[in-house]
Amino acid sequence: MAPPDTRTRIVLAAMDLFFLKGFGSTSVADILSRSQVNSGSLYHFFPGKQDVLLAVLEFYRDGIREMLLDPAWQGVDDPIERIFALLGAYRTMLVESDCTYGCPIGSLALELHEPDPAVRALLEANFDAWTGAIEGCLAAGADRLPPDIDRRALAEFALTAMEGGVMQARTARDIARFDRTVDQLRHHFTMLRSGAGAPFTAA
Amino acid sequence: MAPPDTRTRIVLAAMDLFFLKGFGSTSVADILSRSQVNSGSLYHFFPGKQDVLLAVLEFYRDGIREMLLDPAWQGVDDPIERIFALLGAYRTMLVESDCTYGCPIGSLALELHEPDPAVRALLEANFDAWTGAIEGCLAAGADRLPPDIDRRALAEFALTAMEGGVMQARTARDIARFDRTVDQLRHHFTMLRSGAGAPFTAA
DNA sequence: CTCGGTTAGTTGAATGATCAATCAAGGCCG
DNA sequence: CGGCCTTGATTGATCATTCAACTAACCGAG
Repeated sequence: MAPPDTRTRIVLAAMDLFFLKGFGSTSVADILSRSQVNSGSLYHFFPGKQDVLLAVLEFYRDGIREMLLDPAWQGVDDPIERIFALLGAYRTMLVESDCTYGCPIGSLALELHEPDPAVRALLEANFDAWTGAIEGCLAAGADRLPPDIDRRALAEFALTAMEGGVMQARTARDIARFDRTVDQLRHHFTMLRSGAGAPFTAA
Repeated sequence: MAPPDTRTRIVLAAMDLFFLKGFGSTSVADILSRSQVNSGSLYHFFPGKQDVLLAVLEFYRDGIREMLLDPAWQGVDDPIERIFALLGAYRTMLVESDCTYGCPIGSLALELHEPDPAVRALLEANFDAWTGAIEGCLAAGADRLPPDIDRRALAEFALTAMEGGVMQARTARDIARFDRTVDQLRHHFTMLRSGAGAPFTAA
């Protein structure tokens, strides 16, 4: 295994730092010392700090399967259970960090109030990759769900539940807030499956 | 009406700025120029920038009724509809800001990765005031919900839906993401009311 | 009423830290 | 030689915070 090249080292270091401390609280000097690179080299590959963020968001979007989905879905074949296995992966991250580290994309999305269009587009692309994966699960498990279900809306709702649950667990430093959110989402699925209420239609 | 005193001017200006641009992106100089106050005066009332944030969070928590609930609930008496009227207020804020301005507390909660304990406690207190209000609605409308419902968990789930919907709408610059989340939550309530699925119990 | 003193609040230039970004010089490898 | 990459001190901007001097209001003593 060849050692990673300079550009990759920068991206990996910056990913760790941006995800852990956020964009604004990470200085270029932080990235330099963690990646063992000099400032001149960084600015040789990237016009500026923001372009490092773009590279990190591209890297994460392209690696979502290997970095997030595959580990979370190891040994889980049922497509609906995979949705909750993915939420379980976020639960693990919360617990292992004392409810400090949640969803890095969500944190960045709310930290950057007026993001550059390119940054915003990549944040959206990361969310879309996530909901796309969930939508795939819903499609694979369609036989156990009402046929008229809006898969896109339900996948987005799973993202909503994850992000909202992470936010509350982090703020309260209490994993129970995340667990209660997931329980509610599970109940949502249970009720959907039993075909309760009118068939869902967008307003 | 007496003009607001210096301390209040600072808190009001800082609230606007923290809610609009975040804590990190707001400089003390920003607060000074918006409040028309000199740095010496600010530091006469507050030991530092973070203490201004504490004052803002206290002010907002104490004023949630006047600033948020009362306007949102004008003309809405049904307790369950009040929940969705509150979500409607966030929708209005999103639309009026081109999906830029969402929930200020949520933004701050995710921006501050390692908040001072006092700051974290006040963020939590703001969330608790919010969910407490929703819980009150659920209690007032208890006759139209299954009796064994976990009101706390359901109120937290409403917060989850709001925060997750705001996050996605902001990131995608598309109000439809918020609307779909609210639709899902409404459907959640519909299904609950019809008593579908096993009675909910926490895991 | 008035003088002296005390306190609360104000002023804004100065300070030092931190930060992103620059660049001239040099090394490596074809 | 020449293009690609690296070095790291330097720059200038921005930032939170400090401080010494100033004003205004009040209060009690004479």
